[in-house]
Amino acid sequence: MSAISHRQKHKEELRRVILAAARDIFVRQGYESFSMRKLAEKIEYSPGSVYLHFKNKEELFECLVEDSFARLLKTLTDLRNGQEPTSPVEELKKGMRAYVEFGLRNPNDYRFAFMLRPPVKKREYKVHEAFDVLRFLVKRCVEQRCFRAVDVETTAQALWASVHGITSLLIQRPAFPWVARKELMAQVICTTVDGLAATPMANGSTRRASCKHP
Amino acid sequence: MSAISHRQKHKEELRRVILAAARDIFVRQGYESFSMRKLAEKIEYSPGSVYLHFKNKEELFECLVEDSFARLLKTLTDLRNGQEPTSPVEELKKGMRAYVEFGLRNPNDYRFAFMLRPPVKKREYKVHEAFDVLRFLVKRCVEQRCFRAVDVETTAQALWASVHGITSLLIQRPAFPWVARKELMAQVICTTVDGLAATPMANGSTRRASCKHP
DNA sequence: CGACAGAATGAACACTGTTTAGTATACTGA
DNA sequence: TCAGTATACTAAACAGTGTTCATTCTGTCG
Repeated sequence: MSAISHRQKHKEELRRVILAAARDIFVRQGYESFSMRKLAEKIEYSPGSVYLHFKNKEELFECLVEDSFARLLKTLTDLRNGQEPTSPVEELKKGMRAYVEFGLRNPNDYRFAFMLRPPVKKREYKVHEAFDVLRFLVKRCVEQRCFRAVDVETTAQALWASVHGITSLLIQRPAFPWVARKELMAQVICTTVDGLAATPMANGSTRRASCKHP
Repeated sequence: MSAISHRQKHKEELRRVILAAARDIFVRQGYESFSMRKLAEKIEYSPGSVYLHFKNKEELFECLVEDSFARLLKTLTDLRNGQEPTSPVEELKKGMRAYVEFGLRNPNDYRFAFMLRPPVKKREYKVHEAFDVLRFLVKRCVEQRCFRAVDVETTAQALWASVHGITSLLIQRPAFPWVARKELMAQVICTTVDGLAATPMANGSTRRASCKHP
């Protein structure tokens, strides 16, 4: 029995090697020039061997995407754990900023996970988990009366749309004459979030001041 | 000379036929299952013939994308021409709504033009023209003091991010448990736009009332 | 009509994802 | 230790892809 578990261990290890190699290829050379044969060559196996670990390219990709979401999720939860609590609104903004920065730091990951892959039926746990974080942050803002009584779900989805929009556009169209990223992020995040504030501020400057750290 | 012009006319016609067939294929069957050979078969020519009109698949796709943007642009300009003027803010919202609706009405178009195609160096006139419309709408809001003194370019880009975000997410992840599209669109558009208003309203209900037609 | 430019093709090349029959290897029980 | 078996692995094949090119076919002009 030790033998079979040893074998299984080797198999799991190889699976990890394949995933790592695949990620390396498509992060380094881009999604478009990835191929199962290149992958096989990289790990020094025959093309057919990959199919002993993954049903097909699609399934392999799904695993990679799931990993990407896990990374994003970790980024978000690490953020929430690793700092003293400030205001709910500030933490929401921080989360949104972390989201965009994650995408910009890992453009291939993000493009792959959010933009390229065609809709997949399989439920994607990690997507939901990542969204749960955002929902929680929004919910707290509403519960603590930092936001007016908006619908939590709708608002969370709308905020997701905003951060995804800026992230994907910046990644997809680097040639577009964007203004400075910092300003753009600030504008997107602060405008959307501040627009939800419970007590609209009297003048614009105060409002803008709340965005010192966009 | 009449002959050569007759030939040229035929050539142009054929080019249009190819583009139409290509669009039909990838709108009907989806981008993933498009192929030059299927295209050739559809127009009843040999695969090589397509290359007499387009350098390669890439160039053909660029033409299709350019067409898509032209359609979007037409949608936006038609909107602005075909109705009595209301307030600048309302027209901006209408433009944003039209943008999202265009994407949802033509998901394959939108996906193709905005999400799939990898960054291309060639300047994309139509993208810029479409964005010009949005910039104009924002500029007018600022100039007429409907908005506070935000930077026009930054704001226009931020608004683009929002509408693109909601459009692409709805298209890309139809399986996600979205709230009603109408509510979501309203939330995204109204929150972002109202957050830019020059005179923040005293209470939330008034604010929300301005979104009767999201 | 013949000459010629342009259009169109078929075959080929180098890829791709995937399957499978066959082989080598490692582990098992006796 | 050794035969038997289960597993890992590969080579080859299949069907499909984008693209090129020598060859043929065709419509136009002198």
